[in-house]
Amino acid sequence: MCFFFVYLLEYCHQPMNMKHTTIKDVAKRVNCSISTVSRAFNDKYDIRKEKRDFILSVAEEMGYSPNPIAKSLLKQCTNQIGIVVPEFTNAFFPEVIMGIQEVFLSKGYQVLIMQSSESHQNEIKNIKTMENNMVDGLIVSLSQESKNVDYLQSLINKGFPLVLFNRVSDELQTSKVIIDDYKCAFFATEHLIYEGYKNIYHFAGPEGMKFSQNRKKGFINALKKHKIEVSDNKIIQTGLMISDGEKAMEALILSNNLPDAIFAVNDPTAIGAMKTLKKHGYRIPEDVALVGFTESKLAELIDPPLTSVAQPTFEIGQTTAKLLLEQIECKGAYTPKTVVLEGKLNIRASSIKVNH
Amino acid sequence: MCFFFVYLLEYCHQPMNMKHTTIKDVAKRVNCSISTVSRAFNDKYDIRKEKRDFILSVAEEMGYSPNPIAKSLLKQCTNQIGIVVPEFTNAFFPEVIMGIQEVFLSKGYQVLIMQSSESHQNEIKNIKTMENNMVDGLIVSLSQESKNVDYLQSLINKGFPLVLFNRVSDELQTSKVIIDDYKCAFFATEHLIYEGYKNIYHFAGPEGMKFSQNRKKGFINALKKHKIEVSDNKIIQTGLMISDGEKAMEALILSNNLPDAIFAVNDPTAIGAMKTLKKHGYRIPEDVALVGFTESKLAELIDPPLTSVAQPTFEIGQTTAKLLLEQIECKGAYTPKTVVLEGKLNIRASSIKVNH
DNA sequence: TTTTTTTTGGAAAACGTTTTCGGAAACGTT
DNA sequence: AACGTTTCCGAAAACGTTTTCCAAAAAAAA
Repeated sequence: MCFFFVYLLEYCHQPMNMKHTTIKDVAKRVNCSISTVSRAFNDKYDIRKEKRDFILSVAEEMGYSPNPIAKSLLKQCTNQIGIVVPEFTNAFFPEVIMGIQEVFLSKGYQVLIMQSSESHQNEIKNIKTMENNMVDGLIVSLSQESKNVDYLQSLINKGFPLVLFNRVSDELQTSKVIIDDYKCAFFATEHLIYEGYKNIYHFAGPEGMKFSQNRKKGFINALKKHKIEVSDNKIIQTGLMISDGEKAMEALILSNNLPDAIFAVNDPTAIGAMKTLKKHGYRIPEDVALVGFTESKLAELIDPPLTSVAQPTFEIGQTTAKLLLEQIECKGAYTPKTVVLEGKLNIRASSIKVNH
Repeated sequence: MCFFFVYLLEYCHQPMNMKHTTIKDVAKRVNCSISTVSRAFNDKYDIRKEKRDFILSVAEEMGYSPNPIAKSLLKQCTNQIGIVVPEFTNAFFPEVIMGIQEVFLSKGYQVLIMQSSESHQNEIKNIKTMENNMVDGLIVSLSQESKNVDYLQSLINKGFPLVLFNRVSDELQTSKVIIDDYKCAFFATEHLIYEGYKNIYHFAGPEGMKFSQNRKKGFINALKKHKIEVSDNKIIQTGLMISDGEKAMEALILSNNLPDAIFAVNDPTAIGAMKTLKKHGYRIPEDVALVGFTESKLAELIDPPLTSVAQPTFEIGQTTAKLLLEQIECKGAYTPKTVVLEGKLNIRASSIKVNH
C-alpha cells in the first residue's frame, strides 16, 4: 500500500562527542572550587555578588548548565511528573494534557506522557516505569480494562502523589477530577423536553462504565421530573463507536418504532445514528432530534451541527495538575479532594424544534 | 462558565515514605557486597549461578529494582528518546507518535513527548530540556515559525542522533521521513481530471511552507501534463484553517467565477469551502467537486464524504523510530537517510463525477 | 605437595551534583 | 592587642549504580 524510496546522502556524522561541560570544568576555568560554582548557580547567600556574576558569565560562555540527572540522584526527586492515559488519538486526552502541561511547565516540571492503549497490563507497566524513573507525581486516567486497582492502592499507601481524572475508581482514596455526568445528562435531556419532544430515547454506553451509568441516571431522572414515562424500551444499550450508533439506529428503524428525539451517550454514537437516519431519508431534527455528549470537533461540522455537552478539557487538565502540585508540595499529610467540573450544553441545529 | 464543587474527604495520606530499597539494602540482607548484587542483575559471568538466583529472588521479594537515574548518571545514557512536535490535538501527530512508541517501547526505550505549540522559542526550550535530560536521541517535527535551525545544526555537529519528520528543513543534514507531497498532489489533481472536470482550482497553503510549495507544484504539473491551461487566477493563496477555506470560497462565489472542482491544500480548507458552498445552495460534487489532503477523521463523516490524501501516519512513526534507532546503535559514523513515504488517495463522493 | 590457573567476590573509583562542616580572612568592638 | 562576628569559600560526604582492579579461594596441573 505504501512504497518508499531511500536516498543516501554522502554526509557522515562525526563520532558522537557528547562530553557535556561539567561543573568541574567551570571550576577549573574560574579557578575556584566546585562548591563555589554550585553556590553561584543556586544563588546561595554565601557567595560574593561579583564572584557569582563572574562565574555565571563564564559558565554561560562555556555552555554549561547543571546536569539534572545528577541533581535528581542527589535530591531524590526529578522535577518530572508522569501522565498515563488510555489513548491520545482523540482530541479529549491531548487537550487535557495541554492543560496539565500549562501548569507544570510554568513551575519548572517536565511532563512525561505514556498511553496504556486501554490495556490494564500496559497501564501497570507504564506506572512502574514512571515510578522507577522517580517522577515526583502521577496523573492517571484508568483504562477500560482496569478493574483491579491494587497497584495504585499500594502507591497511595506509600504516600506517592497521585491524581486521577475522567476515568476514576471509587475504591481509591486520592484526589480526582471528574465531570458531573449526571447533571449534564439531566440538562441535556431537559433541553429536549423543553424543546417539546415527547418520545425521547437514550443510547446508553457500556453498562460497566461509571459515566454510562451516571448519564443514564441523568436521563431517567429528567424524564421522571417532567412526568414522562420511562419504559425500558426507551433505553438502548450500545457501545461507544460510530458503528454502534448505526447499528442501534438501524434496529430502531427496522422495528418501525421511531422516537422523536435521542440523547446519545457520546458524540460518535449520535453521529452513527445521524448517518443512518439520513441514509433512510429521515430529516434531523424534524423527524428525529439528536443530542450527543463530549463535544468533539465533529459536532459543529457535521450536517446538521450536533447539540452536545462540551467538557472543559483544558480546565480539567489545569485542575488535575494543581491538585497534584498541592500534593507534591505539601510533603506529608494531605487530604484528597474530588473536584467536579461542569460541562456545558452547546445547543445546535440537531435538537432545535422546528415549527411546522 | 464552569462551576465546581470540592468535596473534602477525611482520609489523610501517610507522610511520604518514598525510601526506595537500594542495592545496599539487598546486599546487606543477602550478606554480600553491592558489587555482587550488581553482578547478579547484570548477569555477569563472574558470579555463581545459584548465588545469582538467590540474590535475584531476595531482591524480588524486597521489591528492589535498580535505580535508572543512578544508572543514567554512570552510563551517560538514559534509554530515553525525546519527541518534539508542534501540537498534538489533531490526530496526525498522535498517530505518528504511536508508531514511534511501538518501535521504541519494544526495545526498552522510553519516550518523552513535548510540544512546541508552533513556537520556535518553545521548540528550542524543549530540545534543550531533552538534551539536559540526556535523551539518547531526538525526533523533531519543526514548528511553523522555525526558520532558524542553528541549534539543531549544532546538535548534529556534535553527533547527536536526530531524525526529523513531516516538518523538515533542507538545510539540516540528518535523517528525515517525509511524504511525497508533490506526487500525491499530482495524483489527486489527475483524479479530478480523469473524472472529467475541466476548470480546476487550487487552494494553496502558506507560501513559506515546504509542503504548500510541493503540493502546488504537483497541481500545476498535473494540469500541464494534460494540456490544461494553468492561469494564475486558478491558484488561490489561503491559510490552513477552516475559516481560510470559507473566506476563499466566499470570494470566489462573489466574483461569480465558479470552478467545477477544487484541490485544496488540506482537509480544513476543503471543509471550509464545502460549508460555504452548501450555505449558498451549491451541490457537491455536482456544482463543485472537492479534494482535500491529509486525511482527517472528518473526511469520511461529513456530507458528502471528502476525497482526501491519507498519510501513513503509523508507518511514518515506525520509520522515523527505526532510523533513529539505527543512528543510536551505530555509535560513530552514520549516513543520514531520507525516507519518502507515499500517501494514498481515498476517493469519496465529493469528487466523483455524477452523470447528468 | 607445590605451582599455576580459574573462578568468585570485595573495595573503591567514577558519574555530576548539592550541602554540611569548618577554616580563613576581614572587620568591628573592647 | 585581644577577642568576637561576619563573610566567603574549600574539602568532603552523599545520592545509587557499574566496573575495574585486585585478592582469596578453589580447582587443575605439575
